[in-house]
Amino acid sequence: MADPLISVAERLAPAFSHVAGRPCDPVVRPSERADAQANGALALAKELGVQPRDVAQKVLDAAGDLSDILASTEIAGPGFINLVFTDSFIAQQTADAMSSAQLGVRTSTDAHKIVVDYSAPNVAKEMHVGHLRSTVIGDALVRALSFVGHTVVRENHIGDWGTPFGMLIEHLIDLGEENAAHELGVGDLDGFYKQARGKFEGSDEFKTRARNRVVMLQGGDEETLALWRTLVKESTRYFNKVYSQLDVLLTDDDLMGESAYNDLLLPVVERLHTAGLLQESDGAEVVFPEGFTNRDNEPLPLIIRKGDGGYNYATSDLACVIDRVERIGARTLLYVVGSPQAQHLQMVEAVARMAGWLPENYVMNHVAFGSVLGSDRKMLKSRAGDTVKLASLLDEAVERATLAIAEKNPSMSHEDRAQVAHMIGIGAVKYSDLSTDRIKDYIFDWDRMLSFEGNTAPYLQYAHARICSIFRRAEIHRETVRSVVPTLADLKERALALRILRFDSATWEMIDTLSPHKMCTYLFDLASDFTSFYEHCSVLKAESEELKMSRLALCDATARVMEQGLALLGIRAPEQM
RNA sequence: GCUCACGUAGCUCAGCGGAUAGAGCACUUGCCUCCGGAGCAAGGGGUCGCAGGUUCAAUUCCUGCCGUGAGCGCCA
Repeated sequence: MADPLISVAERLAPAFSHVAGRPCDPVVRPSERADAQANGALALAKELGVQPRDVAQKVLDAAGDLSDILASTEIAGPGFINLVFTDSFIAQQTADAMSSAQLGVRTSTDAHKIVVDYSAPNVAKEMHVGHLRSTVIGDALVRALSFVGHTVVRENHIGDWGTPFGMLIEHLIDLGEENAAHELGVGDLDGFYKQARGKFEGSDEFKTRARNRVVMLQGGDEETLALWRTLVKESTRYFNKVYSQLDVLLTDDDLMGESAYNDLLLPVVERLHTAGLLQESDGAEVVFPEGFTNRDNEPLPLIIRKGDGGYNYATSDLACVIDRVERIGARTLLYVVGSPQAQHLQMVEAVARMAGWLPENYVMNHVAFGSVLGSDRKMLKSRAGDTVKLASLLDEAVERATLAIAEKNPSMSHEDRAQVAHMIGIGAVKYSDLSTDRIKDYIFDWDRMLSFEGNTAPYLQYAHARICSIFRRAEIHRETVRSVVPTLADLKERALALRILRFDSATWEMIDTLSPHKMCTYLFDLASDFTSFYEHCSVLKAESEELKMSRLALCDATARVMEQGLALLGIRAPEQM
């Protein structure tokens, strides 16, 4: 138990419930006028038909002695109860939190298996900024959910099947397998795809070959499958390079491409048919979930099998649901997918529930996100007007970070600089993506994200590096101060300790709302409180050895929380920069 | 046309039904006998898109309107 607000809420809850005559939430919130405030009395007063301040007083009377954790309780304004913790309570809680590997973060009381579907690039197509958000947000959620004890299954639903593969395989044959592998291997996926597309549109002969090839692919022709595997292998090798550069958790083990569900598509149709949900409409087999209409206000179908007998993505998404629930045993399914797909996913969920594949207490959640915009507030494009290649964007981030470090810290060795530049550059890109509410579009701005001022990754990383530097200079191992219970004589020390204890709630807010930006806001506040503390409280030049160790303990705690918080976002914290 | 999301300071964004709406950047002013100034302290700047409603209390919840973006049957 770390967050003191939760501790005090638990202590006040019985008193509130006693006064209310029913279970009653004290509604404890952070306060500008105290460490916290309990707002529960106002709502309760209305219910009981009494003055709010009287209710507050009754609650305090019923609460009994709280002096072990609270230095003062004051009824203020219309009926708020302002709460101030004792210094000793905060100090002891801080020491307790720091004695655990979880840094005081509560583990889940409902740990279960969660599938997170994210990234999902297409084979033989370039990864672009659109994949950035899914990959970065998904990865952060995976890390946070794992941290609190869930079993998280990463699923990278790559686009490795469908009609485009006819033309892609024929193009592969034209080029010769080795040449094609080389071209894909060096990462020119866009070129490859565009050439294939060009031939498909420009040549009837090629188009015919491509269509025949799709039939052979779907028919399981071994030679065709071998060529297809080459395409997939070279593409995923390229994806892995990008993932490695981006520093995300995804590996080949997480690949669950569309092709993996081929054998499950027919069962989807059969089970929907058996359930009596399948209908024929304009030659296609469809399900009409309730509440969805098209532009003519007619029922909107989810197409299970097309008029030509083929399947499309709705079918494979349903197969995914079945697979994730029945084979993997997941109870929560998260889809980190752009917001334009909201309706599609709602329909998939609706059909899955109608069919009974997704029990009521199972969660299927669309973790939607907005677009990446340029400074013109339109979808981010390269100078030439093309979509921006993710790989080149990441390279540019590292280049820019390298220049920045070379300027700010010229004495750093070249090897160190390369490593640190990677952490800073990639961290900056990830943080700028994660630090605003994911549902909104966000504006991509190199100068802002790489700035060492403001709410940016470099600023947070700097705060961390600075603390590491203090310990180097002090020639004291971080571990040696970890059993120290800090003294909190100065307001800045106290504020910092209280902030450290709120890491618990920050982590849980991020998880409960699936919103990494909550963690970003917290870490920025932590960094601000730290720099303020550091400015006002001498650490190495403290008046006494005891005070120095106490302040070093606060430094260590700050650095640990900062490093762990950034780690939950998938961002590294260098020891110097 | 219908549906969904967004609209908060000049700019980029926080804001969990609660007290005088907050940061950062930019701007103004202090602090370089300073443990990394990549900083700290302070100041100016807002009819929270508009109008209703619910509530003791609305930037927050509901409805309508306006603006912006997106989606709306055989692409994924």
